[in-house]
Amino acid sequence: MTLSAEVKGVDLAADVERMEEPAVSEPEHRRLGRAPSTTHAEISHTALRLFMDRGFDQTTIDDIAREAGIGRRTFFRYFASKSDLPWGHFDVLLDRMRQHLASMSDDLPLMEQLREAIVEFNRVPETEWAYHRRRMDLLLHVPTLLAHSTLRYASWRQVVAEHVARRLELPEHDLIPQTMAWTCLGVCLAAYEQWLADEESTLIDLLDEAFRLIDERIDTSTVQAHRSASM
Amino acid sequence: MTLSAEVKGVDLAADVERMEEPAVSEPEHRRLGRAPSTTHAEISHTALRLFMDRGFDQTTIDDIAREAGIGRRTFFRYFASKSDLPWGHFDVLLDRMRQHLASMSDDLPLMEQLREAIVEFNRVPETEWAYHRRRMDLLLHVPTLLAHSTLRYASWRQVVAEHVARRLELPEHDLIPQTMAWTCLGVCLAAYEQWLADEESTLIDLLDEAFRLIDERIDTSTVQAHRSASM
DNA sequence: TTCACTTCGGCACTGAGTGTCATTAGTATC
DNA sequence: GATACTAATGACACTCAGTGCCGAAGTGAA
Repeated sequence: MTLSAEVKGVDLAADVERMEEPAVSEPEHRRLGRAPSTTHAEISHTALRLFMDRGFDQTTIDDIAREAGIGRRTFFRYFASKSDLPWGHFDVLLDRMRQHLASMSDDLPLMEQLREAIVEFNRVPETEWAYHRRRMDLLLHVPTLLAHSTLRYASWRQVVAEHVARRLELPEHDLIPQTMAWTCLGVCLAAYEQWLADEESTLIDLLDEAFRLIDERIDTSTVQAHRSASM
Repeated sequence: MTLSAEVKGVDLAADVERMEEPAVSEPEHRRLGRAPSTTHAEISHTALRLFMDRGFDQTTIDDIAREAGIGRRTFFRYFASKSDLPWGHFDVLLDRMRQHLASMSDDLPLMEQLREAIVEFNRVPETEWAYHRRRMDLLLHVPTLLAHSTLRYASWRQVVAEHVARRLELPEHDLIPQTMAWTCLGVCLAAYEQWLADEESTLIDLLDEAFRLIDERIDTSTVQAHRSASM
């Protein structure tokens, strides 16, 4: 580990702490074997700082590994690809959203369930708003990352489609749940863009607003007829 | 050029002819310089045959270049990346869709315009149905291609959003046109999946059906109120 | 200390994609 | 036909992402 990397490591300590998953408390000591020399979050932060400074394409894995004070080979044990770096604990959040949806009373209209769950999914501590904004800017505007994100969005849509299918008693692969999931994703991404375009805006508010607007435009009454025809 | 490549070249002649853009008639003779030794379509067909035989990831650019009887470097003058291979003349089709939408009477309801334009966009000569099916199967089920497709879909959505914005007299970046474009994309992709899952089905019919179904569920009446509020 | 175990990181490799440049194969002009 | 001009080609060398392999380095327990 180079001197500069050690300095940077200290530099980032506070940020890294904030990003550790708060839900799962780590076992205090690993039973066996050599202790990990870094963390998911530390590498991620180092990398994103470089991305923001000099651009995604101008940053190599070697740069990141050097800056993080780890070997190149070690990098790939923490992240499967360069494009995975900005995603944080997406899987954890997604699981949380799935549980949130499942735990909701079905007395609520479907679109209200979705709105609330999706807004919660996108909630971020106020201390990280600035960071989150720059992170999302990368994800939405760097072509490589934009392309890669498709695969993550597929899991996200799956969660939405599953819930819609259950609520409407339709098969998961049916057109309605699938399209509804695409629409929700579209609403989110359109709201993200509006948020990124206006420094003063708040993501949560924009999302809530967007879903309320769309809600008015989607009428679920014809689903009944469709369901009996398609099953 | 190897012997086997020459044989394959003859083999593919018929297919290549079919895939040449029918709209733009080639100038009979190039004015100046060395004549191209191959075509976009020939490389694409060679590559797709390999992808279908042994898989996308198992096929290297070297394989494709060798099989097409061209140099590796030449390949990259015809295609910017391996992922661009299955896309055919997407830009041309997209332009055609843009023109189609622009040429439509605005007496038609918006969703009918979109349905017709999008269905036409997806029309393919019956002789190519089998080929088209395998091509779409690659595009939708190979992760690398799926990710890459995001960038193409962005242009496609742009065309839809532009039209919706014009029709509803909303800014292009507004939530409604953006979400509408995402929804249309979602409907298409959901219909593609249904089509691929059922050998007997017809893409055009499924798309038409899907858009008619969604149409019933989207009510544009509230747009008026939104427009005056957001402009 | 030794063992079992886990992480680390160096090395060599594959494959995508790019910059450079000499070569080749056409067309136009003399 | 010889020459000049032009455009496509393909060889070479290079960068960078990502992978397989394997020995070395830590760490807790016996």
